[in-house]
Amino acid sequence: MGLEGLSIGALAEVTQMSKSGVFAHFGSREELQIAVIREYHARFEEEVFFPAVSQLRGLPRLRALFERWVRRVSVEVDSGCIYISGAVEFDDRPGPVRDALAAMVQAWQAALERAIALSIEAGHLRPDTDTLQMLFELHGLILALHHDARFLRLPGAVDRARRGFERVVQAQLLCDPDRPGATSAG
Amino acid sequence: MGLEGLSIGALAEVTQMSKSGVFAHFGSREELQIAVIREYHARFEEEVFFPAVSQLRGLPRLRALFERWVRRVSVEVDSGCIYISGAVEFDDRPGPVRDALAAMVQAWQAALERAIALSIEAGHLRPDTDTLQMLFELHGLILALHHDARFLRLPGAVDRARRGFERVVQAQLLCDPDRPGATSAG
DNA sequence: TGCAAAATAGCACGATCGTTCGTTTCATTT
DNA sequence: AAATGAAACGAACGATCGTGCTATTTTGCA
Repeated sequence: MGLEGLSIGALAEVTQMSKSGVFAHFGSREELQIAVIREYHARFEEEVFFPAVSQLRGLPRLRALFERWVRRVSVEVDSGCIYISGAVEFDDRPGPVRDALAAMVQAWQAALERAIALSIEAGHLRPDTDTLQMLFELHGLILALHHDARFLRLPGAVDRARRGFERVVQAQLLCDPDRPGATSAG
Repeated sequence: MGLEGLSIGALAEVTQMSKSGVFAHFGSREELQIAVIREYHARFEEEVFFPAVSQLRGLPRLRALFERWVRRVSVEVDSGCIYISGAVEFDDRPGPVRDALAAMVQAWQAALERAIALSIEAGHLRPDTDTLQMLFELHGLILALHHDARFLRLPGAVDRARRGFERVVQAQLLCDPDRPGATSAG
Protein backbone atom coordinates (compact mmCIF):
# COMPACT_ATOMS: atom_id res chain seq x y z
CA MET A 1 0.00 0.00 0.00
CA GLY A 2 0.90 3.59 -0.20
CA LEU A 3 1.25 6.29 2.39
CA GLU A 4 -2.33 5.96 3.58
CA GLY A 5 -1.95 2.26 4.24
CA LEU A 6 0.93 2.99 6.57
CA SER A 7 -0.32 2.82 10.15
CA ILE A 8 1.52 3.39 13.39
CA GLY A 9 0.15 0.15 14.81
CA ALA A 10 1.39 -1.91 11.88
CA LEU A 11 4.77 -0.22 12.02
CA ALA A 12 4.96 -1.01 15.73
CA GLU A 13 4.27 -4.68 15.07
CA VAL A 14 6.92 -4.87 12.39
CA THR A 15 9.55 -3.17 14.52
CA GLN A 16 8.60 -5.12 17.64
CA MET A 17 7.89 -1.89 19.45
CA SER A 18 4.95 -0.46 21.30
CA LYS A 19 2.56 1.78 19.43
CA SER A 20 3.30 4.73 21.69
CA GLY A 21 7.02 4.15 21.30
CA VAL A 22 6.76 4.48 17.56
CA PHE A 23 4.41 7.41 17.91
CA ALA A 24 6.82 9.33 20.13
CA HIS A 25 9.48 9.03 17.45
CA PHE A 26 7.51 11.08 14.98
CA GLY A 27 5.00 13.10 16.98
CA SER A 28 2.13 12.48 14.60
CA ARG A 29 1.05 10.32 11.75
CA GLU A 30 1.57 13.11 9.28
CA GLU A 31 5.16 13.54 10.39
CA LEU A 32 5.67 9.82 9.99
CA GLN A 33 4.40 10.04 6.44
CA ILE A 34 6.67 12.98 5.75
CA ALA A 35 9.62 11.10 7.21
CA VAL A 36 8.85 8.19 4.89
CA ILE A 37 8.70 10.57 1.95
CA ARG A 38 12.06 12.04 2.87
CA GLU A 39 13.62 8.61 3.27
CA TYR A 40 12.22 7.54 -0.08
CA HIS A 41 13.58 10.70 -1.66
CA ALA A 42 17.06 9.99 -0.28
CA ARG A 43 17.05 6.45 -1.65
CA PHE A 44 15.70 7.61 -4.96
CA GLU A 45 18.52 10.12 -5.25
CA GLU A 46 21.07 7.48 -4.33
CA GLU A 47 19.81 4.81 -6.70
CA VAL A 48 18.66 6.89 -9.63
CA PHE A 49 20.00 10.42 -9.66
CA PHE A 50 23.55 10.29 -8.31
CA PRO A 51 24.77 7.33 -10.38
CA ALA A 52 23.35 8.93 -13.50
CA VAL A 53 25.01 12.32 -13.11
CA SER A 54 28.37 10.60 -13.33
CA GLN A 55 27.53 10.04 -16.99
CA LEU A 56 28.49 12.59 -19.61
CA ARG A 57 26.05 15.46 -19.66
CA GLY A 58 23.64 15.33 -22.53
CA LEU A 59 21.94 12.29 -23.99
CA PRO A 60 24.06 9.68 -22.12
CA ARG A 61 23.06 11.19 -18.81
CA LEU A 62 19.42 11.49 -19.81
CA ARG A 63 19.44 7.89 -20.96
CA ALA A 64 21.00 6.75 -17.68
CA LEU A 65 18.44 8.70 -15.68
CA PHE A 66 15.56 7.13 -17.55
CA GLU A 67 17.01 3.63 -17.47
CA ARG A 68 17.57 3.75 -13.72
CA TRP A 69 14.11 5.25 -13.26
CA VAL A 70 12.62 2.37 -15.22
CA ARG A 71 14.51 -0.18 -13.17
CA ARG A 72 13.47 1.45 -9.94
CA VAL A 73 9.78 1.48 -10.85
CA SER A 74 9.82 -2.07 -12.20
CA VAL A 75 11.75 -3.42 -9.24
CA GLU A 76 9.10 -1.86 -7.06
CA VAL A 77 6.56 -4.34 -8.34
CA ASP A 78 6.31 -5.43 -4.74
CA SER A 79 7.22 -2.34 -2.80
CA GLY A 80 5.44 0.57 -4.42
CA CYS A 81 6.65 3.93 -5.68
CA ILE A 82 5.26 6.47 -3.29
CA TYR A 83 5.83 9.27 -5.79
CA ILE A 84 3.18 7.61 -7.94
CA SER A 85 0.85 6.18 -5.31
CA GLY A 86 1.17 9.32 -3.22
CA ALA A 87 0.21 11.51 -6.15
CA VAL A 88 -3.07 9.63 -6.44
CA GLU A 89 -3.72 9.51 -2.71
CA PHE A 90 -3.07 13.18 -2.06
CA ASP A 91 -4.20 14.86 -5.25
CA ASP A 92 -7.34 16.15 -3.55
CA ARG A 93 -6.14 16.36 0.05
CA PRO A 94 -4.26 19.56 0.93
CA GLY A 95 -1.82 19.63 3.80
CA PRO A 96 1.83 19.27 4.73
CA VAL A 97 2.08 15.69 3.46
CA ARG A 98 0.89 16.66 0.04
CA ASP A 99 3.21 19.65 0.05
CA ALA A 100 6.23 17.55 0.95
CA LEU A 101 5.38 14.99 -1.68
CA ALA A 102 4.83 17.60 -4.36
CA ALA A 103 8.15 19.25 -3.49
CA MET A 104 10.02 15.97 -3.99
CA VAL A 105 8.26 15.16 -7.23
CA GLN A 106 8.91 18.63 -8.57
CA ALA A 107 12.58 18.42 -7.60
CA TRP A 108 12.92 15.20 -9.53
CA GLN A 109 11.09 16.61 -12.54
CA ALA A 110 13.32 19.68 -12.43
CA ALA A 111 16.38 17.42 -12.49
CA LEU A 112 15.01 15.64 -15.54
CA GLU A 113 14.21 18.92 -17.19
CA ARG A 114 17.79 20.04 -16.66
CA ALA A 115 19.08 16.82 -18.19
CA ILE A 116 16.95 17.39 -21.27
CA ALA A 117 18.08 21.01 -21.52
CA LEU A 118 21.71 19.89 -21.28
CA SER A 119 21.09 17.42 -24.09
CA ILE A 120 20.00 20.32 -26.23
CA GLU A 121 22.97 22.45 -25.22
CA ALA A 122 25.31 19.56 -25.96
CA GLY A 123 23.92 19.37 -29.45
CA HIS A 124 22.44 15.92 -29.00
CA LEU A 125 18.85 17.08 -29.34
CA ARG A 126 17.36 19.61 -31.71
CA PRO A 127 17.44 23.18 -30.39
CA ASP A 128 13.71 23.57 -30.95
CA THR A 129 12.95 20.63 -28.67
CA ASP A 130 10.10 21.39 -26.26
CA THR A 131 11.73 20.48 -22.97
CA LEU A 132 8.59 20.29 -20.88
CA GLN A 133 6.75 18.35 -23.56
CA MET A 134 9.49 15.75 -23.64
CA LEU A 135 9.46 15.59 -19.84
CA PHE A 136 5.71 15.08 -19.93
CA GLU A 137 5.98 12.19 -22.38
CA LEU A 138 8.84 10.46 -20.56
CA HIS A 139 6.91 10.74 -17.33
CA GLY A 140 3.92 9.16 -19.03
CA LEU A 141 6.02 6.19 -20.08
CA ILE A 142 7.03 5.59 -16.48
CA LEU A 143 3.45 5.88 -15.27
CA ALA A 144 2.26 3.44 -17.92
CA LEU A 145 5.05 1.07 -16.93
CA HIS A 146 4.00 1.29 -13.30
CA HIS A 147 0.38 0.67 -14.22
CA ASP A 148 0.95 -2.28 -16.53
CA ALA A 149 3.62 -3.99 -14.46
CA ARG A 150 2.08 -3.48 -11.06
CA PHE A 151 -1.65 -3.49 -11.63
CA LEU A 152 -2.19 -5.52 -14.78
CA ARG A 153 0.93 -7.65 -14.22
CA LEU A 154 1.72 -7.54 -17.92
CA PRO A 155 5.10 -8.90 -18.93
CA GLY A 156 7.12 -6.78 -21.32
CA ALA A 157 6.10 -3.44 -19.86
CA VAL A 158 9.74 -2.62 -19.14
CA ASP A 159 10.66 -3.10 -22.79
CA ARG A 160 7.72 -0.96 -23.85
CA ALA A 161 8.93 1.88 -21.65
CA ARG A 162 12.45 1.60 -23.08
CA ARG A 163 11.19 1.57 -26.64
CA GLY A 164 9.00 4.54 -25.85
CA PHE A 165 12.03 6.44 -24.65
CA GLU A 166 13.92 5.71 -27.85
CA ARG A 167 10.95 6.87 -29.88
CA VAL A 168 10.56 10.10 -27.95
CA VAL A 169 14.25 10.87 -28.20
CA GLN A 170 14.60 9.74 -31.82
CA ALA A 171 12.15 12.35 -33.01
CA GLN A 172 14.34 15.12 -31.62
CA LEU A 173 17.72 13.57 -32.35
CA LEU A 174 20.51 15.66 -33.81
CA CYS A 175 23.39 13.30 -33.11
CA ASP A 176 23.50 10.29 -30.82
CA PRO A 177 26.76 10.11 -28.86
CA ASP A 178 26.11 6.43 -28.22
CA ARG A 179 26.23 5.82 -31.98
CA PRO A 180 28.97 8.24 -33.08
CA GLY A 181 28.85 9.49 -36.64
CA ALA A 182 25.08 9.09 -36.96
CA THR A 183 23.25 12.32 -37.67
CA SER A 184 19.64 12.96 -38.48
CA ALA A 185 17.36 15.88 -38.80
CA GLY A 186 13.69 15.96 -39.55
CA MET B 1 -10.63 10.13 -2.82
CA GLY B 2 -10.75 6.84 -4.57
CA LEU B 3 -12.54 3.62 -3.85
CA GLU B 4 -10.92 3.20 -0.47
CA GLY B 5 -12.06 6.59 0.68
CA LEU B 6 -15.64 5.61 0.01
CA SER B 7 -17.31 4.66 3.30
CA ILE B 8 -20.78 3.43 3.98
CA GLY B 9 -21.19 5.99 6.74
CA ALA B 10 -20.29 8.89 4.48
CA LEU B 11 -22.58 7.60 1.78
CA ALA B 12 -25.39 7.36 4.32
CA GLU B 13 -24.88 10.96 5.35
CA VAL B 14 -24.92 12.17 1.77
CA THR B 15 -28.07 10.22 0.90
CA GLN B 16 -29.80 11.15 4.17
CA MET B 17 -30.17 7.49 5.00
CA SER B 18 -29.16 5.32 7.90
CA LYS B 19 -25.89 3.42 7.73
CA SER B 20 -27.63 0.07 7.93
CA GLY B 21 -30.08 1.13 5.25
CA VAL B 22 -27.26 1.81 2.83
CA PHE B 23 -25.49 -1.33 3.88
CA ALA B 24 -28.53 -3.51 3.19
CA HIS B 25 -28.61 -2.19 -0.35
CA PHE B 26 -25.25 -3.69 -1.22
CA GLY B 27 -24.61 -6.46 1.28
CA SER B 28 -21.01 -5.55 1.88
CA ARG B 29 -18.52 -2.80 1.35
CA GLU B 30 -16.80 -4.75 -1.39
CA GLU B 31 -20.05 -5.06 -3.31
CA LEU B 32 -20.59 -1.34 -2.92
CA GLN B 33 -17.17 -0.72 -4.41
CA ILE B 34 -17.92 -3.08 -7.26
CA ALA B 35 -21.24 -1.34 -7.86
CA VAL B 36 -19.41 1.98 -8.05
CA ILE B 37 -16.96 0.49 -10.53
CA ARG B 38 -19.78 -0.77 -12.70
CA GLU B 39 -21.55 2.56 -12.59
CA TYR B 40 -18.34 4.34 -13.54
CA HIS B 41 -17.82 1.91 -16.37
CA ALA B 42 -21.29 2.61 -17.72
CA ARG B 43 -20.76 6.36 -17.64
CA PHE B 44 -17.33 6.00 -19.19
CA GLU B 45 -18.81 4.01 -22.05
CA GLU B 46 -21.54 6.57 -22.53
CA GLU B 47 -19.30 9.62 -22.48
CA VAL B 48 -16.18 8.29 -24.16
CA PHE B 49 -16.70 5.09 -26.07
CA PHE B 50 -20.16 5.25 -27.66
CA PRO B 51 -19.90 8.78 -29.08
CA ALA B 52 -16.52 7.95 -30.57
CA VAL B 53 -17.58 4.79 -32.39
CA SER B 54 -19.96 6.89 -34.41
CA GLN B 55 -16.88 8.32 -36.10
CA LEU B 56 -15.42 6.70 -39.18
CA ARG B 57 -13.33 3.69 -38.30
CA GLY B 58 -9.62 4.29 -38.43
CA LEU B 59 -7.77 7.41 -37.38
CA PRO B 60 -10.86 9.63 -36.93
CA ARG B 61 -12.34 7.18 -34.46
CA LEU B 62 -9.03 6.73 -32.64
CA ARG B 63 -8.65 10.49 -32.43
CA ALA B 64 -12.16 10.87 -31.06
CA LEU B 65 -11.57 8.17 -28.47
CA PHE B 66 -8.42 9.84 -27.26
CA GLU B 67 -9.90 13.34 -27.28
CA ARG B 68 -12.89 12.27 -25.22
CA TRP B 69 -10.63 10.33 -22.91
CA VAL B 70 -8.54 13.45 -22.38
CA ARG B 71 -11.59 15.54 -21.66
CA ARG B 72 -12.96 12.98 -19.25
CA VAL B 73 -9.72 12.79 -17.27
CA SER B 74 -9.19 16.54 -17.22
CA VAL B 75 -12.80 17.25 -16.27
CA GLU B 76 -12.29 14.89 -13.39
CA VAL B 77 -9.90 17.31 -11.78
CA ASP B 78 -12.39 17.35 -8.95
CA SER B 79 -14.05 13.98 -9.15
CA GLY B 80 -11.33 11.43 -9.73
CA CYS B 81 -10.91 8.70 -12.32
CA ILE B 82 -11.32 5.45 -10.46
CA TYR B 83 -9.63 3.53 -13.25
CA ILE B 84 -6.45 5.38 -12.37
CA SER B 85 -6.83 5.78 -8.63
CA GLY B 86 -8.16 2.24 -8.30
CA ALA B 87 -5.18 0.83 -10.15
CA VAL B 88 -2.90 2.34 -7.54
CA GLU B 89 -5.07 1.36 -4.60
CA PHE B 90 -5.56 -2.25 -5.62
CA ASP B 91 -2.33 -3.12 -7.36
CA ASP B 92 -1.18 -5.16 -4.39
CA ARG B 93 -4.53 -6.21 -2.94
CA PRO B 94 -6.08 -9.30 -4.52
CA GLY B 95 -9.81 -9.88 -4.35
CA PRO B 96 -13.07 -9.36 -6.22
CA VAL B 97 -12.78 -5.56 -6.27
CA ARG B 98 -9.41 -5.69 -7.95
CA ASP B 99 -10.69 -8.30 -10.38
CA ALA B 100 -13.70 -6.20 -11.34
CA LEU B 101 -11.55 -3.12 -11.78
CA ALA B 102 -8.97 -4.96 -13.87
CA ALA B 103 -11.71 -6.38 -16.07
CA MET B 104 -13.07 -2.91 -16.84
CA VAL B 105 -9.63 -1.44 -17.51
CA GLN B 106 -8.76 -4.33 -19.79
CA ALA B 107 -12.03 -3.98 -21.67
CA TRP B 108 -11.28 -0.33 -22.30
CA GLN B 109 -7.73 -1.07 -23.38
CA ALA B 110 -9.01 -3.78 -25.71
CA ALA B 111 -11.37 -1.25 -27.29
CA LEU B 112 -8.48 1.12 -27.85
CA GLU B 113 -6.36 -1.66 -29.25
CA ARG B 114 -9.11 -2.47 -31.73
CA ALA B 115 -9.32 1.17 -32.77
CA ILE B 116 -5.59 1.21 -33.46
CA ALA B 117 -5.79 -2.03 -35.40
CA LEU B 118 -8.64 -0.62 -37.49
CA SER B 119 -6.51 2.43 -38.23
CA ILE B 120 -3.89 0.11 -39.66
CA GLU B 121 -6.44 -1.85 -41.66
CA ALA B 122 -7.90 1.38 -43.02
CA GLY B 123 -4.47 2.35 -44.28
CA HIS B 124 -4.16 5.35 -42.00
CA LEU B 125 -1.29 3.92 -40.01
CA ARG B 126 1.71 1.96 -41.22
CA PRO B 127 1.16 -1.79 -41.36
CA ASP B 128 4.22 -2.44 -39.20
CA THR B 129 2.80 -0.34 -36.38
CA ASP B 130 3.19 -2.05 -33.00
CA THR B 131 -0.38 -1.88 -31.73
CA LEU B 132 0.34 -2.63 -28.10
CA GLN B 133 3.29 -0.27 -28.06
CA MET B 134 1.12 2.56 -29.31
CA LEU B 135 -1.55 1.69 -26.76
CA PHE B 136 1.09 1.77 -24.05
CA GLU B 137 2.28 5.22 -25.07
CA LEU B 138 -1.19 6.70 -25.41
CA HIS B 139 -2.09 5.35 -21.99
CA GLY B 140 1.04 6.97 -20.63
CA LEU B 141 -0.04 10.33 -21.97
CA ILE B 142 -3.36 10.05 -20.14
CA LEU B 143 -1.67 9.04 -16.91
CA ALA B 144 0.76 11.95 -17.16
CA LEU B 145 -2.16 14.26 -17.82
CA HIS B 146 -3.97 12.95 -14.76
CA HIS B 147 -0.84 13.40 -12.66
CA ASP B 148 0.05 16.90 -13.81
CA ALA B 149 -3.48 18.28 -13.85
CA ARG B 150 -4.73 16.69 -10.68
CA PHE B 151 -1.72 16.43 -8.42
CA LEU B 152 0.65 19.17 -9.57
CA ARG B 153 -2.18 21.41 -10.83
CA LEU B 154 -0.13 22.38 -13.84
CA PRO B 155 -1.96 24.32 -16.51
CA GLY B 156 -1.43 23.20 -20.06
CA ALA B 157 -1.35 19.50 -19.29
CA VAL B 158 -4.31 18.93 -21.59
CA ASP B 159 -2.46 20.47 -24.51
CA ARG B 160 0.60 18.39 -23.71
CA ALA B 161 -1.48 15.21 -23.88
CA ARG B 162 -2.96 16.27 -27.21
CA ARG B 163 0.42 17.13 -28.67
CA GLY B 164 1.74 13.82 -27.41
CA PHE B 165 -1.02 12.02 -29.27
CA GLU B 166 -0.17 13.81 -32.49
CA ARG B 167 3.49 12.92 -32.05
CA VAL B 168 2.76 9.26 -31.39
CA VAL B 169 0.44 9.02 -34.36
CA GLN B 170 2.58 11.12 -36.68
CA ALA B 171 5.46 8.67 -36.44
CA GLN B 172 3.25 5.88 -37.82
CA LEU B 173 1.22 7.95 -40.24
CA LEU B 174 0.54 6.73 -43.74
CA CYS B 175 -2.26 9.10 -44.62
CA ASP B 176 -4.29 11.37 -42.41
CA PRO B 177 -7.95 11.41 -43.36
CA ASP B 178 -8.38 14.68 -41.45
CA ARG B 179 -5.91 16.33 -43.82
CA PRO B 180 -6.81 14.75 -47.14
CA GLY B 181 -4.06 14.47 -49.73
CA ALA B 182 -1.25 14.55 -47.20
CA THR B 183 0.90 11.45 -47.21
CA SER B 184 4.05 10.66 -45.35
CA ALA B 185 6.23 7.67 -44.66
CA GLY B 186 9.31 7.37 -42.54
C1' DT C 1 28.81 5.55 40.28
C1' DG C 2 25.13 8.62 40.02
C1' DC C 3 22.07 11.54 37.58
C1' DA C 4 19.62 13.81 33.96
C1' DA C 5 17.61 13.00 29.69
C1' DA C 6 16.00 10.52 26.09
C1' DA C 7 13.64 6.41 24.57
C1' DT C 8 10.18 3.10 25.19
C1' DA C 9 6.24 0.88 27.42
C1' DG C 10 1.50 0.60 29.25
C1' DC C 11 -3.00 2.07 29.29
C1' DA C 12 -6.99 4.50 28.09
C1' DC C 13 -9.78 7.72 25.40
C1' DG C 14 -12.70 9.13 21.49
C1' DA C 15 -13.61 8.45 16.83
C1' DT C 16 -14.64 5.78 12.82
C1' DC C 17 -15.10 1.71 10.44
C1' DG C 18 -17.93 -2.52 8.57
C1' DT C 19 -21.19 -5.48 10.20
C1' DT C 20 -25.10 -7.77 12.75
C1' DC C 21 -29.55 -7.95 14.78
C1' DG C 22 -34.15 -6.90 15.93
C1' DT C 23 -37.72 -3.72 15.01
C1' DT C 24 -40.62 -0.57 12.52
C1' DT C 25 -42.72 1.41 8.47
C1' DC C 26 -45.39 0.86 4.51
C1' DA C 27 -47.14 -0.58 0.14
C1' DT C 28 -49.03 -4.58 -2.05
C1' DT C 29 -51.72 -8.51 -2.13
C1' DT C 30 -54.98 -11.88 -0.47
C1' DA D 1 -59.36 -6.16 7.00
C1' DA D 2 -55.48 -9.19 7.45
C1' DA D 3 -51.19 -11.00 5.83
C1' DT D 4 -46.93 -10.62 3.43
C1' DG D 5 -42.69 -8.82 1.91
C1' DA D 6 -39.25 -5.49 1.14
C1' DA D 7 -37.03 -1.42 2.74
C1' DA D 8 -35.25 1.45 6.15
C1' DC D 9 -34.11 2.37 10.86
C1' DG D 10 -31.69 2.43 15.52
C1' DA D 11 -28.64 0.55 18.51
C1' DA D 12 -24.87 -2.01 19.47
C1' DC D 13 -20.69 -4.99 18.54
C1' DG D 14 -15.71 -5.63 17.88
C1' DA D 15 -11.87 -3.92 15.61
C1' DT D 16 -8.68 -0.46 14.37
C1' DC D 17 -7.11 4.00 14.17
C1' DG D 18 -4.34 8.26 16.02
C1' DT D 19 -3.31 10.38 20.16
C1' DG D 20 -2.57 11.82 25.02
C1' DC D 21 -1.12 10.71 29.46
C1' DT D 22 2.08 8.54 33.04
C1' DA D 23 5.50 5.07 34.33
C1' DT D 24 9.54 2.67 33.42
C1' DT D 25 13.59 1.47 31.23
C1' DT D 26 17.73 2.54 28.86
C1' DT D 27 21.37 5.54 27.61
C1' DG D 28 25.08 8.99 27.79
C1' DC D 29 27.73 11.98 30.36
C1' DA D 30 30.06 14.07 34.61
